[in-house]
Amino acid sequence: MLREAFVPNDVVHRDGEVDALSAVLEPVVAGEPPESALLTGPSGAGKTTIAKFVVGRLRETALDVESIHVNCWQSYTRFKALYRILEGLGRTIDVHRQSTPHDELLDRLEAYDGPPVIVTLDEVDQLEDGHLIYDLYRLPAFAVVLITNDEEELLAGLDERVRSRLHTAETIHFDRYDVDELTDIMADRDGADAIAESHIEAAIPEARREVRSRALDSLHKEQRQVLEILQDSDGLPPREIYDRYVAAVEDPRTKRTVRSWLQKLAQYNLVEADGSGPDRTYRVTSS
DNA sequence: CATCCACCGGAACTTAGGGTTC
DNA sequence: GAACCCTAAGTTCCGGTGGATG
Repeated sequence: MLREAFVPNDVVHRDGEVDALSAVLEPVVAGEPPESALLTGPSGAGKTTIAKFVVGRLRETALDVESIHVNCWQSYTRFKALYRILEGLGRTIDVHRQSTPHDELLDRLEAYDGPPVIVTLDEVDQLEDGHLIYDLYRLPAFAVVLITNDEEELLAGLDERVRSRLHTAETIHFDRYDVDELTDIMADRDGADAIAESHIEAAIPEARREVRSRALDSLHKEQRQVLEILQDSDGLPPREIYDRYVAAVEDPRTKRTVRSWLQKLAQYNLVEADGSGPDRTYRVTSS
């Protein structure tokens, strides 16, 4: 995944996607019912940049539009995401952290009577609870832009009502930039004549490390111990992992819990599982 | 082919904790 | 301060899966 900083301000080689998204959002400005868009494609393909670019451009031409960008990787519960939206609208003054019921937050959104709002849910597949999407769909003042790199997973996690609404949304697919395009972009951005391919490739490991350390920060002590157990060997079956974990700590959690941790580690790309059924093994992700 | 076993992961529940409301 | 609302993490229970074994 390329760092945010490597993504150009100017949007190169993405005319088709820009136009498609603009077409979906423009009716909102004219006071017509909002349509929604779903942006899909691998990370690093520029989905987030395009969304920000199009929304930003829209706000320049039509003054009376609000916009909110929610990173669902950070705001992964319904509550946190709702809170984030209200925050963006400046409506959180007396909403207190973590203790206000969902309904209260929703009431506030329903009561909103300002200019139309474009809500972008970035990395929406990270959302635990698809309800939020439904909530937003019901509210006429809000246009929704969903961004995901895993459409399958997103759809699987949603209930039928949301899914059918999603089918009517405009889907815009992004492909990964190829090296020529990236070289072009880098040249454009730095004003340099040519940027060697190796410069771009050199940026990738750094970006990976950053993502990795962000993931590590979110682990607690015992989860890190499980990771260490895996680091000390190459490939262990679950049974062995658990035994070593039990031996290593004072007051061990249950197997099921450790299984959840492994799942979490896998989700963060820190470990990988090989094989299936009884002879599955886990190991630390290489590189 | 039937059965067994370890593993997988969903669901419902418990517990602890932070906060509000009356 | 008691009753309440929420979240987060962990536990218990359990049906499903798939390779191994007889």
